[in-house]
Amino acid sequence: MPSSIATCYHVLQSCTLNTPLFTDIVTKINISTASIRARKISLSLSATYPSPITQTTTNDLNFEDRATRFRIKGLVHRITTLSSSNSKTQMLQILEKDPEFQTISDFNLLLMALVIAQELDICLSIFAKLPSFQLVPDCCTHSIMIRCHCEKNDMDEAKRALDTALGKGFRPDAATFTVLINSLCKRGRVNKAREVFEAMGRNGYKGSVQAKNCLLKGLSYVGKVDEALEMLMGMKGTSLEPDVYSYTAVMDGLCKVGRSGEAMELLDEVVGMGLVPSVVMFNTLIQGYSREGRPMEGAAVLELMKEHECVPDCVSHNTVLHGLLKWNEVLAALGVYKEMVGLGLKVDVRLMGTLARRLCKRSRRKNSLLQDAYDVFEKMKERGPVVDQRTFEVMIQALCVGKRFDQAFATLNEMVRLGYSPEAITFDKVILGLCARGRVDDAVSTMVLLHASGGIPSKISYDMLIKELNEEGRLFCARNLFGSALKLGVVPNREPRLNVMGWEEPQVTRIC
DNA sequence: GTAGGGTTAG
Repeated sequence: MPSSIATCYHVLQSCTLNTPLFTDIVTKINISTASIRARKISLSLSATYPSPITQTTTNDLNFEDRATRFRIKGLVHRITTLSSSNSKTQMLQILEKDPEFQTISDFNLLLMALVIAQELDICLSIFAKLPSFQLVPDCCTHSIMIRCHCEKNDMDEAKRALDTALGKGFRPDAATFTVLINSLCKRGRVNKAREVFEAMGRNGYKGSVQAKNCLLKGLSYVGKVDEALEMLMGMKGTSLEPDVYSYTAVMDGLCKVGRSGEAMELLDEVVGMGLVPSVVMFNTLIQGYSREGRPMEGAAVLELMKEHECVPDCVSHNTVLHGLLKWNEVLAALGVYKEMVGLGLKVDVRLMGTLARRLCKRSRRKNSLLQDAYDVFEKMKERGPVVDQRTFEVMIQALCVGKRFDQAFATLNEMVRLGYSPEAITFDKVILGLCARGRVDDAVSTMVLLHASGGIPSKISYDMLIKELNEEGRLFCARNLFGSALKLGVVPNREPRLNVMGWEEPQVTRIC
């Protein structure tokens, strides 16, 4: 009989590892792990698929163990595949055959993996089939199922599952209660969450700061910030002493209703208590000031962080940048952007787009900003096809205003090559600019480009080009252009010049 | 020696 590891290899090899489904599940597992467990564990399946999540792990599930990872991964994959064709009988056969899945512990691992992979219906059906394996759910199984119902947004069922577990004499630990309380709070059912918290006390649990923090956040979420503040103050001096999370939750609540000043006072209190404020706490304040229309004070928090030996992260900077742009503090935003680039921090591409457009607009008054705008724009392009149509157009038009027609012409071509259909006015500006510089051929090719991208050149562009061609004596070309305008339903004001004899030019020499 | 809990932006 092959060893379990060999079996797992066999199983995995029988699956197509690179199928989208497989990749999707692995990705889902990784993503939900990050969100569900506050980055404590990583289901990094890097043995076969490199994960972007690289945190160290403290999980007891021991996903570091290759065999366990493979076993669960293979099973989740196979079961998911079967589920889509409703082959539940086959699913049970798979589980029955697998010598690794015989005890309730084995199933708990599988059920938890399914919850993390968001395969909740499969989780429920396997749970329902446990008796057919002669297995009885234990305390851990019940906790996992409570979580499963929470993830499914079926809070009443989650509460029933908790009551069932308690009724059977199990004593789920505080973490299980916290999951339920948190889910209720996230859905705005704070009163129900409070009931569960109180039920903890009745059942002999001491409660937990984590659960209390969920209530603080829940109260803030439903607009009861003062109640949250009161609860926070009430925690002081009790066995559930507030921690940095508690304060952050309430500060966030205050910031969201325009009370950033009070949130800042809480920061002082935190420091006074000897707690170390976290980067999240500062980021909350930045967001508060930015919302309130006080973006410069938000930016000042970056300095405050440094005073507290807290290193601002990507969120800090992006939040400051967003606030400054929102309230049109363009120069300050540029400063923060440059600082971020210098620090190697990843700037949100949408913010880069906004910054580039704002700088373009400002460059009319202050020419030097055009280069800054172009630098931001170029940096955006390095990120891949992320530049939106509007940013392209604003950039091209600003380049025209700044008389940088080479770049305008090249960027317009690039835009069309990427499949965008720029507005006719963008072409007009480039065509007029090129004509003014005597670059008639480039102007003509810009018009051809516009036509090729499905647009109709404007009368003003035709007029300008026909005028230039007339002046250069390229009368055949002017006539062609005039003719193509008429075909498109545009009647230029300027007509192609006849030659000196009043005859039509013969088809010779230059072709447009 | 079964899993797993709370905070920030866009």
